[in-house]
Amino acid sequence: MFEQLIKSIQDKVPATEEELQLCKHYFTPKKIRKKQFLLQEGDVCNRLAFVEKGSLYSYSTDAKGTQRVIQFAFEGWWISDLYSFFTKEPSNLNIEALEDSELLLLDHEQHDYLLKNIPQYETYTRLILQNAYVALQRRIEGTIGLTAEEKYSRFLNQYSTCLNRVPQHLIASYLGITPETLSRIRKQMTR
Amino acid sequence: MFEQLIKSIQDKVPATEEELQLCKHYFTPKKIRKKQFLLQEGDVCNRLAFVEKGSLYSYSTDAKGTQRVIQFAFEGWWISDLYSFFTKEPSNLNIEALEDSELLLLDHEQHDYLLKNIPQYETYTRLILQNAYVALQRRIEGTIGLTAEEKYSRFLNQYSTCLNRVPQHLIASYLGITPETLSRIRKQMTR
DNA sequence: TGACCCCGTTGACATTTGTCAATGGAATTT
DNA sequence: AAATTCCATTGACAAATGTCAACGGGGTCA
Repeated sequence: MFEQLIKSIQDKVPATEEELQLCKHYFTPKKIRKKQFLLQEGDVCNRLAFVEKGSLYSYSTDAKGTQRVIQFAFEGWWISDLYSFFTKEPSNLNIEALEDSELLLLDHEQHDYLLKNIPQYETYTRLILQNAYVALQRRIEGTIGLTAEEKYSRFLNQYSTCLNRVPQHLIASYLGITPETLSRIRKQMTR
Repeated sequence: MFEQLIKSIQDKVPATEEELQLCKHYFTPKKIRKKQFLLQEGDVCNRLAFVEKGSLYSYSTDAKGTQRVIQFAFEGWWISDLYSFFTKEPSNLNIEALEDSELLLLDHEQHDYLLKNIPQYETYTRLILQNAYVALQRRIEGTIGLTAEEKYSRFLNQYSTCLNRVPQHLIASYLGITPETLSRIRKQMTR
C-alpha cells in the first residue's frame, strides 16, 4: 500500500527507516472508485492526495458548463487544489477518479505535523513542488501559440505511457481544443 | 536596496533581525539596464533573481522564431528558470529587463547555505514556490479554452497596476495571441 | 534637429478551429 | 441479452484568429 510513496520519498531525500514508518503512520489510505469525487467544486480542499494506484484528474467548469482539465495524476503523483488547501477558501476544482484508485491522504494537521517533526519532509515537499512548478511551466510553453496539432504531439511525447488510460475528450479538454478537432488531427496525423 | 526583499520575507515567515542581516549578506545586488539579459537561451541559469526595482520578463523562442512570454516580474517578485537552475541543464529561456532594474541574486552556493543555516529560509522558499505554483495553475485556467477577449480581460484584472509598464505585443505573446488580434480586441472592448 | 526604427493600428484575405447535427460502435446497466 | 448511455467520428458550415502588407505616430539616437 505504500510502495509508490516510499519510492517517491527515497527518490528525493535520504530517509531513515524510522522516518518512513512515521510517514506511513500519518498518511490515511483511501480507496476510491472510478467516477467518484475526491473534491467537488465549492468544497474546501482539506487534504493532499498521493496516488498509490489508479488515476485521477482535476478540472474546473466555466460559465458555459464546459470542463477544462487542469491535471492528470497517475501512480506516484500528487493531486489536490493547493490554492484551496492553503487558503482554506472553497475550491473551484473537481477532482475525480479516472479508474478505481488507491490514495494516501494528508489533512492539514497531518501535513503540519510531518513538516514540523521530519525536516526531510519539508525538503521532500519542496522538491515535489519544484518539480510540479517546472512541469506547469512546461505545460504553459506547450499551450501558448501552438497549433492544436503541435499541442497534441507534445502531449503524446509526455504522456506516451499512460495514453490509453485517458479518454480522448479529456485529452482534448486538457489541450484546450474540442473533441472534434482532436479527432480530425489524429486522423490526419496517421497519414 | 533590500526593502522589497525584507518585506517579502516578513510577509511570509517570522524572522529575527539577525536572520535578516544574514540574508542581506548572502544576496548579491546587481543593476541591469533595460533590454539587457539576465539569462540567455543556451546558458545554464545559475542564479535566482529577486526584483527590488524595475521589471523583467522571461520568454522562449520557437522554431519559427516567435517569442512566447512565460512570465513577467515586477518589484517583489522572483524570476529565473527553475528547471535549468535545479538540473544545471542549459536553459531554453531568455530573461530580459523591461526597465532599468535592481536585482538581488543568489547562486547555488548562497541558496544552499541559506537553506541549511536558516530554517525559516526553507519555509520562505516553500511558500514562495506554493504561491508561484498556484499562480501558474491560475494562468493555465486562464489560457485553456478561452477566447482571446476573455484571456485579455483576465489579464487586465490581474495586472491592472502594472499595465502601462508592459508593451502590448508582449502582452499578446503572453496571452498566446498575435499583436493584431490584441489590437482589435482592445478596440472593440472600448465600445 | 533630423533620420531612423519600433510598435500599434487597420484592411483584406487565408487558415484554423469551433459549432451543430447525425451516425455507429463500444461499454455499462438492468 | 437487450436497452441505454457514452463517446469517437464525420460532414457542412460559422466564427475566431492568423497572416501579410501598409501606414503613421512617438520615441531614440546620432
